[in-house]
Amino acid sequence: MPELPEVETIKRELVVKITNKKIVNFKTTKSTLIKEPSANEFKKGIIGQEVKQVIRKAKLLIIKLEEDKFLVIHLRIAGWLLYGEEDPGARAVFYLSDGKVLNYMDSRVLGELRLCKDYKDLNFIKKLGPEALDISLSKFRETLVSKKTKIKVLLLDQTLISGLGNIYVQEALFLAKIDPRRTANSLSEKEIKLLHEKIVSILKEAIKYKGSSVNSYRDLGGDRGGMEKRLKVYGKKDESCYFCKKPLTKIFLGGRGTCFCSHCQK
DNA sequence: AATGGGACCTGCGCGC
DNA sequence: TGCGCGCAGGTCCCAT
Repeated sequence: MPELPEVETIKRELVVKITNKKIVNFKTTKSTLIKEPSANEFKKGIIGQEVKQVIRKAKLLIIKLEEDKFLVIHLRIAGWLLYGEEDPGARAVFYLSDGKVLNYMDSRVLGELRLCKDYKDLNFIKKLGPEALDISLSKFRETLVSKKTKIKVLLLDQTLISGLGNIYVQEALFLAKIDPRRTANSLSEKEIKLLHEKIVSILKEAIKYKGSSVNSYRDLGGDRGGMEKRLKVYGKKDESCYFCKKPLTKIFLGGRGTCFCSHCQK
């Protein structure tokens, strides 16, 4: 999905567009998107509520309503939000008090909508590890040091470090010149420090460029992100390496496609 | 503890 | 042109 930078982009735009607006109506064509409570209760629970705050936690969007109720949106792989007019392709539509609409778009319908009392009690959120954007070097080191898991797979584990997904993990490992197949505990102190730096810098860069629109992702206005043009390995099998110009390799790790340079990444 | 597979869904691009 | 297949930004669950 939308990884941390894409969700952060949406969050920043949502703050401007929907804060202090009221949800006046709601409909969905795919009620299975609503995970809790029931679809009916969900609708009843959000109608008439004013948006007090918009929060991002890892890859989740959290909309604080009145009475400390929270609308939690997990975009998963293909979800995105489109603000403005009602869109015929929307899986769900939030009608706002200013006459505008927030469309929930999701071609694969794998996303999740929830209404809950305190988002911090959600199981998935309780289990999240520190955010990739602000994990300290010492915590990062501690996370890697005793693990025999492949570094790429470890970085995707949201309970250890949250916010990274399959795009930015590959990019960070490439920039740090670390082979994604290495076990986490094989990294030297120097490599740990470099990887930590590259994770932070790639995420910041991606936020600056409003995320990567590799496939379905768009920002709130329906525009593509600018980051996909800056990606150096994701989806670039057989293209030439940014550093050494030799062709990039694709393998599968943890069931996910993984592109890297077998010459530069040691 | 770590790894692999399948499940959840739809849509796209590719090769034949 | 049409069709079948593999693959896709995430996460959970089960088996070994």
